[in-house]
Amino acid sequence: MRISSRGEYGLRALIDLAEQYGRGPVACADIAARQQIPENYLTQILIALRNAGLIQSTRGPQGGHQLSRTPQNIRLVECLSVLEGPVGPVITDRDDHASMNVPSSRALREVWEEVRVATEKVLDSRNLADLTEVRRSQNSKGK
Amino acid sequence: MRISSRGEYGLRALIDLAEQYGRGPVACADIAARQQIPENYLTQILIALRNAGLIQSTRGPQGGHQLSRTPQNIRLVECLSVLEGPVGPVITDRDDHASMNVPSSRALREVWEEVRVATEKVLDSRNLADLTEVRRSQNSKGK
DNA sequence: TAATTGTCAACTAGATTAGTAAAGTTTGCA
DNA sequence: TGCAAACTTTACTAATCTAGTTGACAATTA
Repeated sequence: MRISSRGEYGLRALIDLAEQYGRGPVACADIAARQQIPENYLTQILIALRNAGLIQSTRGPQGGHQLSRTPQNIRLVECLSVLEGPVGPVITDRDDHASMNVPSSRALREVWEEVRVATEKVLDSRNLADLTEVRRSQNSKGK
Repeated sequence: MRISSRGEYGLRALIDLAEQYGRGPVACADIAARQQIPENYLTQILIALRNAGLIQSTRGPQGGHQLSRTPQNIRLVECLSVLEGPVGPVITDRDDHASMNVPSSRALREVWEEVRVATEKVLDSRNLADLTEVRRSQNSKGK
């Protein structure tokens, strides 16, 4: 498995917005600077996040981006689905129909499905608030 | 996550060898025909499996490939590591040093690690024998 | 209207994927 | 010995994906 820079950058941006949550729109350039993301590239990632409804964007001076929901209500599994496509193993078989007749292929599908479920479980148990600096320093204090 | 055809083909080949286990070397062409894999492509995959020590190859007439260990002793996690590189999320960050200073990036690493552990657990609990037709039909009979 | 900010579409270099192809090596057998 | 079966190795390719960059445009506010 491999996390693309798009996934990593997108999540960092969302975490940034979670940390700024409630303070109005945050400019793309600000996020890019704080999170060390190429600004023009981040632009495109934010558009995807907006199209998926995870964030809302406002134009013009003092414009920017903000989370559509509270950080607690945005789970990582949803973010990653938007940024990298469906979570879990995806078989890229252009001859799907034919390989269904191969027994080993059917057996493998069950394994991929198990992996998918396990992965999804982890990503479904974490939300954006869990990853913010505030929340995390509270947790470490609690230890 | 995405399973490349190399991973899928390689595992199908290994399952095939598990089903033929104990009957001597199996020719690449035979595996390819049974498992619906492009023969020339499979050639390369088998070499990788041999270099990793999972199979043994013998040349000449009546030559072919066979598992180095019993199917029960070969876990999927090992096969997939050989075929697709390390299991679990891999961050492809060419600026690793810099991003370590970004708090969100550090937080994400912990999540990726959790996913890796969960994935590995599933793949470590399955071996090649579990995926053979014989074993599987026994299981379904058992229900 | 000018400045600020997001939106959209097009383009690119480089890497990866999924093969194909060709030449060479080893071995068993007649 | 010589042929054929089989694996080995290297090189090549087309198509796709990744990680951006660039530039024109739209909307908003002061």
